[in-house]
Amino acid sequence: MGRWEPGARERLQLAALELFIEDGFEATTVAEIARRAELTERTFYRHFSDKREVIFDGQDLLVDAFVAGVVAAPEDASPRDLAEAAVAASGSFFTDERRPWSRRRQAAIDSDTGLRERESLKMGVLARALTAALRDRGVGDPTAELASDAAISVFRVSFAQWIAADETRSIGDIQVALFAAQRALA
Amino acid sequence: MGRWEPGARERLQLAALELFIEDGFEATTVAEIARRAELTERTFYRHFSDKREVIFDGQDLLVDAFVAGVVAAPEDASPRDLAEAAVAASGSFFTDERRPWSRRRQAAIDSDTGLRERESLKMGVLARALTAALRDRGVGDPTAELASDAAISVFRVSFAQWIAADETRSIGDIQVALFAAQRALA
DNA sequence: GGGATGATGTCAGGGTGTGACATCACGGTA
DNA sequence: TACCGTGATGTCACACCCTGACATCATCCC
Repeated sequence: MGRWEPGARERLQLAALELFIEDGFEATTVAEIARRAELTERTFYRHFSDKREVIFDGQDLLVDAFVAGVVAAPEDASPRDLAEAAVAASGSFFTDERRPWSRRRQAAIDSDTGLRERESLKMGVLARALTAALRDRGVGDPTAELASDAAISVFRVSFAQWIAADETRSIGDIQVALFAAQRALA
Repeated sequence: MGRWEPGARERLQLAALELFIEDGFEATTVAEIARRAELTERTFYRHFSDKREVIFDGQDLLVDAFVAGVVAAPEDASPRDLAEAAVAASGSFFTDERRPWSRRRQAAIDSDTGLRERESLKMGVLARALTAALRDRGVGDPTAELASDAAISVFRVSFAQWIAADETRSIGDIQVALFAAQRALA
């Protein structure tokens, strides 16, 4: 693997996750990640804006899936229907094959405050993107904000449950149950 | 004001907020904050764990208020009642006298991604503290998580509305309206 | 007066992230 | 075959963030 070997970005991501799990996020330096990927520290920062970001790639795809779910929802969908459609549309990301990888990645995130902080920000970005999509479908304020927060809540809890050690259900099944529990709250 | 002048912590907070508004968060160095407060950079880090934290002080008080609201709720309160009680209990923090200060502070936060990121983390910490309080009151999972997320959602939106330019209602009044809108969602 | 205590100052240093410039591989073109 | 962009990567310098170690200073108490 030399200077122009393809897949530099993926090599950096893999090296970073491995090192974060082996040594911890803080104990890992960007120079070490780059060395394992046979690149330099400067190149790392050309692919990722900072050390945390290397583990949060593909967030845009998730946002797009949420928004697409809203766009594809039927004409007469209520705000809650739209929010549920957004979450449901993201289900295809979380296949059984990805579950082990998601568990490893989440373990790394959970072990460091800085990574949890970035994760919180990403959830917030996702929530506000969903709010914007609901507004585009004519949902007014504050309903758009409350409905999108409710959707993100279900998404967050469903993901946590999906990667739990003894969980075998699909994320879609988990989400259905959670939406029902959420409606029962009111 | 010399070396042992009292109020070092408060001087640092005030200097930081002023500089963040004047020059922006990124363009402000910790050394500048310390110099304006007539202290050194090292002392800054003895009071605040990092540069972002200086603007997020008193979070513990908010968490305590939320938890106290849950503890003080009547015996037969539903999960939703408990969540609403938690939010309502925090209302005393947001008096009319504090509103201008809250507006300035929020303007600084909104102008920087790093500060918004920390704010997201703080909301998450608040949410999980509330979840723990609900569990202590016998609320099971996933209801405890969903109910606390719903409460945080109302809290977040109510605060944003409370500091809006043309808003004159108390935050408690805003929260009552939002909880009603939230119940109507289901 | 003197010691204990706690806050602050001083100094050194590793890690983060960025700008500026050089270098290298590859594809197109004459 | 030789040349020339174009883009990715490497090299270097540097400001800033944050921390450990040790020194200094003000205050309280005996």
